[in-house]
Amino acid sequence: MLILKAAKAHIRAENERLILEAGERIFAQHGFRGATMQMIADQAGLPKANLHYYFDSKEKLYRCVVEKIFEIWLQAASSFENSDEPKEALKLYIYEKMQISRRHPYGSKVWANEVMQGAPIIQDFLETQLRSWTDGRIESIQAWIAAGKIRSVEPRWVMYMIWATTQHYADFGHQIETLNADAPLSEAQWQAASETVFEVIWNGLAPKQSL
Amino acid sequence: MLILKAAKAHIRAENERLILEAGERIFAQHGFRGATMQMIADQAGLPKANLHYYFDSKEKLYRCVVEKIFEIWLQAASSFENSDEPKEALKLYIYEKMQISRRHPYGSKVWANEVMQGAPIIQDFLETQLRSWTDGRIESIQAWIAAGKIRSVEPRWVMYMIWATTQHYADFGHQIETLNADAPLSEAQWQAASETVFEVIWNGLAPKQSL
DNA sequence: AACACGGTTGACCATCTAGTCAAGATTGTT
DNA sequence: AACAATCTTGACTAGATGGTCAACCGTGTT
Repeated sequence: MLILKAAKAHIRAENERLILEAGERIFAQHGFRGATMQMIADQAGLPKANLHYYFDSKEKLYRCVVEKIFEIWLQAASSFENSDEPKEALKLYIYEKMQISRRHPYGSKVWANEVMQGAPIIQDFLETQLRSWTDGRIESIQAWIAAGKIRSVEPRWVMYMIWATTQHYADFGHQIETLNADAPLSEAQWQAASETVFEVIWNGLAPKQSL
Repeated sequence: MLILKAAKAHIRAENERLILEAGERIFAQHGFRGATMQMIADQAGLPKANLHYYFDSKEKLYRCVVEKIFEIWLQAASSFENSDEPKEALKLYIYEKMQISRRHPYGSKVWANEVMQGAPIIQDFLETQLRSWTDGRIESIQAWIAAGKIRSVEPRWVMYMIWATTQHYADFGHQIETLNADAPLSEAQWQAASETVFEVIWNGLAPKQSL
């Protein structure tokens, strides 16, 4: 009976969550090819055959992981729109992206990996959603420039600066940790890093007289 | 005779160069596990067995590739010391790193990959050379702060900003290209991006009165 | 209790790949 | 020309890995 499907839906939901989480971790640490279904299975605490029951293939599982990550990325993007004032909008966005680097380091790495390899799986995302989102943000920045609220800069390079600086704390987290006497950044260090990133970028963009 | 070894040294040199170059490209595009010796062999235009003649194993070849990249990285680092004035030193360093991102995109990606996976192969480099180089640079920046030449900021976060923003143009080159209507950045765009990166960071760091 | 449906799993297979090897080709020297 | 050291390469092997499958388990419904 079809009622049964609903009755066991929570099992499916829970296992898919476990597998996606394990996948994110393993794909981040080993890349697509480096990750094996066995590793992901072990990480999830399930037998390998079970993974293939929920996700047809390694590639489909990978795609699901990447899509989930892109969702989070886009969500952060909305904080860009929460203010008309550039200082406030940039502050929200930068802090939000730093937060994501801290909370989802694996996701960020999977994304970086995918893009570095030429986005074989999610090229369509780049060409549709990312492109249109970026175009919108570029317009915002241009409006700020027109209104004299920030210096005249090519908006693209500013976007890339923000992405690069914030995501660096996830993607190169291991290097940062090594240079931090092998210790993870403390709460205070995360706070200070976020503030510095924002301050430098904001001071770099603010019109001269507004200082 | 041992003289023969020297006599044929140019063959060895040339083939090792071919293989290292091919390896850099393939490792960048596919990651360590994703790259196969066959791919690298094809890229180099040599039979696979020949690769094992010059490099014992895939891992040794990989290590050579990564070490070569680190050399280039360290070379750029020296431009940091070519001036006592922060504005000049930072400008040289940032332009140099942007140049590297443009000329050696594959190398940068291999490095990023390696670090993202926890630096399994070159952890010792991070702990020795990179750490000591960074400590030296941090002292320079602190001296600038003490002299009132730049704002008071934690030097680490500034270093990471520079690394992140410049390397982003190599590591995320595919994304940047996609957002550039699928076209590689033009000469003018590289110039503009370099200038913007430098200008924003410099204005972000410069003491208020110096504007 | 019997059933039906989704979920679980160990054993298995086809394929891919790093690495080996031994025979042969090149090359510089005498 | 004869040689020795180096370089070249097709064929092979052992092991790993994505994916399959058929038998089995658990649970809610009748």
